Amino acid sequence: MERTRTVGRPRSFDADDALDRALRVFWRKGYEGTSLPDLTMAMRINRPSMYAAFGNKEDLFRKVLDRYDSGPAGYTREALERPTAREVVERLLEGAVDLLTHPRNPGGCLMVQAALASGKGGELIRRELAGRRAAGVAAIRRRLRRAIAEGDLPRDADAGVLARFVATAMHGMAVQAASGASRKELRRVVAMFLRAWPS
Amino acid sequence: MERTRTVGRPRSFDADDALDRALRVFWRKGYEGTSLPDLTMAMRINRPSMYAAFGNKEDLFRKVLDRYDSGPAGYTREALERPTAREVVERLLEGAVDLLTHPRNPGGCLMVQAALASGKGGELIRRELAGRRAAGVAAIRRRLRRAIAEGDLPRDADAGVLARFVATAMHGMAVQAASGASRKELRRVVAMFLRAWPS
DNA sequence: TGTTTTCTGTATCGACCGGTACGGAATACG
DNA sequence: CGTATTCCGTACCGGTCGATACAGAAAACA
Repeated sequence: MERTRTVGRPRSFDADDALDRALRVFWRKGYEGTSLPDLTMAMRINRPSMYAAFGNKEDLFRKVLDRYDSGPAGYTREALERPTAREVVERLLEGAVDLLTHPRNPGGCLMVQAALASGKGGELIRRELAGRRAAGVAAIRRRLRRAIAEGDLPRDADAGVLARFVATAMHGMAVQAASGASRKELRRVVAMFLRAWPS
Repeated sequence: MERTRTVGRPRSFDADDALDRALRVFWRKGYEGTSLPDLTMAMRINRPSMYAAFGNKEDLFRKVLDRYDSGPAGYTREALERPTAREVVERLLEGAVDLLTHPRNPGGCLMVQAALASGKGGELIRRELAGRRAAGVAAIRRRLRRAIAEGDLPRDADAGVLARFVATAMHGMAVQAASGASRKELRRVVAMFLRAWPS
């Protein structure tokens, strides 16, 4: 999409690398909680370079969200491709536990950490995140509808309720992880959720 | 505790009323997302009056938290006094649904909305909220330990895991409510959670 | 080498943040 | 009435926010 520039002074940093560093900061401190100095220090570039390369703070955060989707949170895509609904849910929940508590991750979920509430400055981002969470619920719902059609879930199962149930479990665990719950604890909580699953 | 002042100009506003108004704002916009003008406008007092009556923004927020505990979130105390563990959990979850989705409430949970992540300004408040959430889990755990001792839950049940499970459900629903889930949807999600309950 | 183009770094912008100094207004005491 | 005490309201503080102007450095072209 973006034509490689050959003329002019080349940039002295790797944009993907800087984006990854920005991801870590936003993940840890949230959107509004991350200041420009926080970002430029972590990305190891100075302010005008960031603006030239990524637009502004909001644009940067959207790019970070995309990177989060295809990177750390990429397990959801793989989970939704499992053959049975039970396996889909298992992989979603277990993948969430892994993401939320992996030692080399900041802990918790970017989409939850970043912004539930906000002042006027973060209102747009708040909506963006709420929209993306809703899109996640919708993706699970579509997958469960297929499961019902395939006889993999009871014919009278409600895909909407089940999807909301899974999302509630995932987001609830995100909050627990932010409050210090361990991986072992969350795994046992996942096992409890699965007791309610109509497989 | 606080001796009634008789001498001097009397204050021209009701402190409890102002506190309630502050609660609504923090509940809607979070701690860092709420600015001093937001507060003073909602409370219908000006800045120095707020500082004189409540200390500072952080003190005010702690007073708001106490008011939230004894007001909107007071259902938890009542729920924990129910005779059986099943009823305790039912009341906790159903009370959460009611709190989270009641039309005259801002939607969602103050403790979740206010601060999961934060910059350096809100770090203290972030810890305060995480601590209060942990205290909530501990309260549920104590109640479930009693239920095990009373034979009301299986002898081999793990009060810690069960308490974490309930808290995860409640906080997960708080996130769903912030994302626009309806009361009807959440009620059906609660029913699913209860299917996993070893009553 | 000279020109053009792009990136880097400093220094700074106006806006808003939480918090407060200070003078006037309103009440209780004497 | 005079005085002491407390509250109200304006106007302001230093600090930080996100964002940028501008000049110099580093590369590709001619």
